Amino acid sequence: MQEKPSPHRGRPKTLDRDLILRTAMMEYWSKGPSNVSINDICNLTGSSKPGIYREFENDDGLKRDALKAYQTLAIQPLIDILDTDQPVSETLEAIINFMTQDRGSVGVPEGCLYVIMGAQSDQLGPATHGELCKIRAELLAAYSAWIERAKLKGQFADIPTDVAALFLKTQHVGAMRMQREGVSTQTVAQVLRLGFEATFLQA
Amino acid sequence: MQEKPSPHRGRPKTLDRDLILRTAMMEYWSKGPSNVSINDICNLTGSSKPGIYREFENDDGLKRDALKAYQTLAIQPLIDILDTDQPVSETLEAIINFMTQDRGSVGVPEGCLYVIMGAQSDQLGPATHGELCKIRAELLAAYSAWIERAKLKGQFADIPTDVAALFLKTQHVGAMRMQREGVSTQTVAQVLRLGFEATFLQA
DNA sequence: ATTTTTTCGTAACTATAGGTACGAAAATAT
DNA sequence: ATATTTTCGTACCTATAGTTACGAAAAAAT
Repeated sequence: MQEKPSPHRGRPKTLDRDLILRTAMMEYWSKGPSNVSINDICNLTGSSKPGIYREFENDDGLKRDALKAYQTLAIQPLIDILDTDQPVSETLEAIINFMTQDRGSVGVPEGCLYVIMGAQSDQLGPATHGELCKIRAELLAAYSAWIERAKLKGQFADIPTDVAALFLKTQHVGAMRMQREGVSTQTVAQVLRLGFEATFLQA
Repeated sequence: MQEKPSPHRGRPKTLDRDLILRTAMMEYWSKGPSNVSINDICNLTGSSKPGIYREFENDDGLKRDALKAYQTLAIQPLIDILDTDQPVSETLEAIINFMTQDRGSVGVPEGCLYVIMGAQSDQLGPATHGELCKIRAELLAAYSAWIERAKLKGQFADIPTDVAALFLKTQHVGAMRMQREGVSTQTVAQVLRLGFEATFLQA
């Protein structure tokens, strides 16, 4: 296993894959995937169109990889919170904090690219769609595992795990949607708390 | 006030406004607004493109009027349920039944056109966007009024009305989203019940 | 120096979207 | 019969999306 397989010969690569990916992710996130063209990405990154096609194959491939980058940036941290073994109430607080943190100060757009793409999946190619399914499964699995553990602690209501997982995901998606529509952070947090506490049994 | 202002002279109108509107609504509803072009509507209804533009001004106008038709068909009945004065538990059951009724037998698509358009509002024109805002306000007002009445009966948890209204709308939107993603009617109903009962105080 | 390899980017191509110019058609009014 | 009014629909226009052909450029290998 070489780090660089054999890229010695030939014209050196100038295309900045990472810049393109970050730019694409931020643009899709803030403007919606259908409002961002390959041309836009070219202009914003100074790369050429064939360059992008060589690197990502096509529009669908770029969107899929941008979504992968988003999963690493914003979905995995949420899963990590769910995987952390701590009191139920603390997990809920951590999730609410994570979802309602001030976006402006962190320099990221409102809402959630995964939620946005999920709501517009009828306009996405098969690769992006596949990645979307993968993330959905991961998220539901993380919720389910957390619910099962909370049940063992006797801190979760007597609800079928799959139903509860879908319920929690509904709250999550709803919060991201409201945030994008301009509902105040405070209010979003209140709505989230209302939903999460509905499944929570005080010790 | 004449019924027909003065349409006596001139070539008689053959354009079937109602057919176009129904067709457009069903197409937008089942395929998503961005996957239906004016050309599609022409082919499906046998009308000409200029005819549609004369009647609806532009794409945005057609979408707005299709959304209006949808509001009459599927949103107003929900508002009517909320406006009906009956025990809280019965209203909740009526809403769940309404949202999870079998679509196939009624001959309408899964999901909700209002929810779909709301999730893709970044691709809609100002007219459709305006109509969306109107419907959102109507729905929130209906939820709020219902919540206030339930509070007076002592059957609603001590939650700020605006927060509760947003919470209920989150459950509504979530149910429509899940339905569209293929989650079973039974499961959707369970998730909905879970959300609605979280705000409900047994007498 | 020349060949080989790899990447580069200009300049196209194709398809489809929204939108319209304009003359023909079909009715009433004179 | 002619003029007037209204609607009709073919055939076009423009913009932009995704996508690619192809020759030039820049490096290593000979």
